[in-house]
Amino acid sequence: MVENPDDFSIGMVERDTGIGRDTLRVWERRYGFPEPLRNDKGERIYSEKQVRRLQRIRRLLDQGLRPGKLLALNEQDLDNLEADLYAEQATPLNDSVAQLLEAIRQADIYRLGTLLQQQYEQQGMRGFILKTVAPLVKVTGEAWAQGQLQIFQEHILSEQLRRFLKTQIAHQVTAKPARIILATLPGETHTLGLLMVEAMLASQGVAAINLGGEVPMDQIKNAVEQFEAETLGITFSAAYPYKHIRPHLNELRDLLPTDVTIWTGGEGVHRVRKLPDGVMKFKTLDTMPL
Amino acid sequence: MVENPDDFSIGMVERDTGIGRDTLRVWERRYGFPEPLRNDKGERIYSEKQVRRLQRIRRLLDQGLRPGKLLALNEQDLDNLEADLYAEQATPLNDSVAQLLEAIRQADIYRLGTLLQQQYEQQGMRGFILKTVAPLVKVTGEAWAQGQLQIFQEHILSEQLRRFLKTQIAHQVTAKPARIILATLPGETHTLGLLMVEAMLASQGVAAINLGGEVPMDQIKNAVEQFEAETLGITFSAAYPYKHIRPHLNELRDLLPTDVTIWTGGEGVHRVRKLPDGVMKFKTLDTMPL
DNA sequence: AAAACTAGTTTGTCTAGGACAAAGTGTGTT
DNA sequence: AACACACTTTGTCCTAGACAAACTAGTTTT
Repeated sequence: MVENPDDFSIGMVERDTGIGRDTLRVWERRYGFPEPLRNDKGERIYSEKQVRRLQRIRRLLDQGLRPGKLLALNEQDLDNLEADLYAEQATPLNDSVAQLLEAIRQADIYRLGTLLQQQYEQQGMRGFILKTVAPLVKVTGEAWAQGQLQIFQEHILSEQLRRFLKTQIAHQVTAKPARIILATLPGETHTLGLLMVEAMLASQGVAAINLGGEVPMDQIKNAVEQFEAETLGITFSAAYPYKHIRPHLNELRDLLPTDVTIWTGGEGVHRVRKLPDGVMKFKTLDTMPL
Repeated sequence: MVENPDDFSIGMVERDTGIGRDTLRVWERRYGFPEPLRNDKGERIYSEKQVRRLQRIRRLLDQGLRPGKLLALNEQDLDNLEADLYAEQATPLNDSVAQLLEAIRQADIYRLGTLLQQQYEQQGMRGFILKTVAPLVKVTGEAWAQGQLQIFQEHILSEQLRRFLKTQIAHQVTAKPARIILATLPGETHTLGLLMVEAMLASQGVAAINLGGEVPMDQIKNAVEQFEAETLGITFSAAYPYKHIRPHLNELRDLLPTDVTIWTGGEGVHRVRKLPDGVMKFKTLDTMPL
């Protein structure tokens, strides 16, 4: 079926990199990269190497760098740039997080589970989330961005954390009915942040309604109405297109009644300067109003 | 920011319907629908009504119907067609499933949890999955396709089931190390199927590695290698683009060594006639080889 | 020194109509 | 039923130009 697994059509590149077709074509015109081969039909054929470089570029773009600068660079320059960038923002890791990271690297699921259990028993839910889960998620995100971790390894961590936290949440007894709704917007698949918030709340006896990832805005609106929610929590990971955050929050704020409080959190919102009126940002989980 | 919430650009329509820009333009040229207004820049402005109709069309396309036929129909014809189609394939529901569905309709999370717990205690894991979870997922999928259920209500069911099953899986003791990997392909976000398989296996004392949703093929390959997996399980929901299933399975089969067995399941694969050599299909969960 | 305004630049998304192969349909033959 | 054939339908890709929203840099005001 597929003649050469190294060959990518423009549509496949769009899927794999998240960069639109039109953008790929206009980059080629303006910056001379990527300049793919053509098949006999005249269609662009991207190599695996080009796709990998585009994925790197995409990650750097999401960090706030600009295309005009980035696309002029050669492979060597990119290496240096990445090295500088990651050295600068590297998170210092304590022993237990380092051990967990190592377990993920080796894809040792059993050890991963054991370590999580240990930390949880030592630290309790609040400490566990703040001192273990949040740093771990951050560190693995950085490791992935540097290509040190494969996507499937991140998937494995997600699944393990999900299983673990869901189980603990289910054991908590919540007194009041839920008036807090949690969700991410379409395009944001990273739902561990939601889970951390849910777990934090649960440990304080507060129930939340976790709608999960990629919930369209009109559906969020419907849910807020149906549950008569007081608060809506939205998270943005570092991978979420930085420029879209503010307009999306604007749209959401316009859609909902003013007496519904909107909370936002996650690595993504850190970089956003000014949020719409009536949208709260909390920088870290431990400053969360409870 | 957004001048009129009823207005959609072609890019937004692509996002909301999953129908590509080029396809939307070529449909307009060929079939005369959708024929959006234009702004002063000459750009297409779709109405909310058009978007809703496109979403319906998309659902019918995923059922195997063809564009040339579908796009010639007016709203009335579409209604009739949908009515016929859904009457034909309606799943009969027993009492407990009907009760659960009602709880979802009312978004009564507490009742939902209680009912699930009851069924689980009565039926055990295997019976619970086969007689309660699977029919419930199918029925809610149908109700959603007919517009009787909102997306956020489906999200709530997912989250509840996820919490419930994860908790139960965690309690099962698995003897052997995992040699089965579960995942869905990019574009398939419906991961309840994976969870059901994982739970079924766990109840038999077999551990599985659940990579979760939307795992790129190269990552699946890496995971199979790292874990020395014997078996790979991939699920396709009814919402997965029908025509892409076979080519994607072909690609996957080519990518993996022949001694790795590929299992597929889910509503989506039912409709596929012939699968590639070396790819197993199991129609229902209870015929799963254990 | 921080905030606000202005002019200039960068950047992604959208337009048109044509082209073509892969997938689907239907008919006749083994 | 299964296969081979011709015919039709359908999604994806092409080019080159246009423009507004977002960003940058320089200047002025608070």
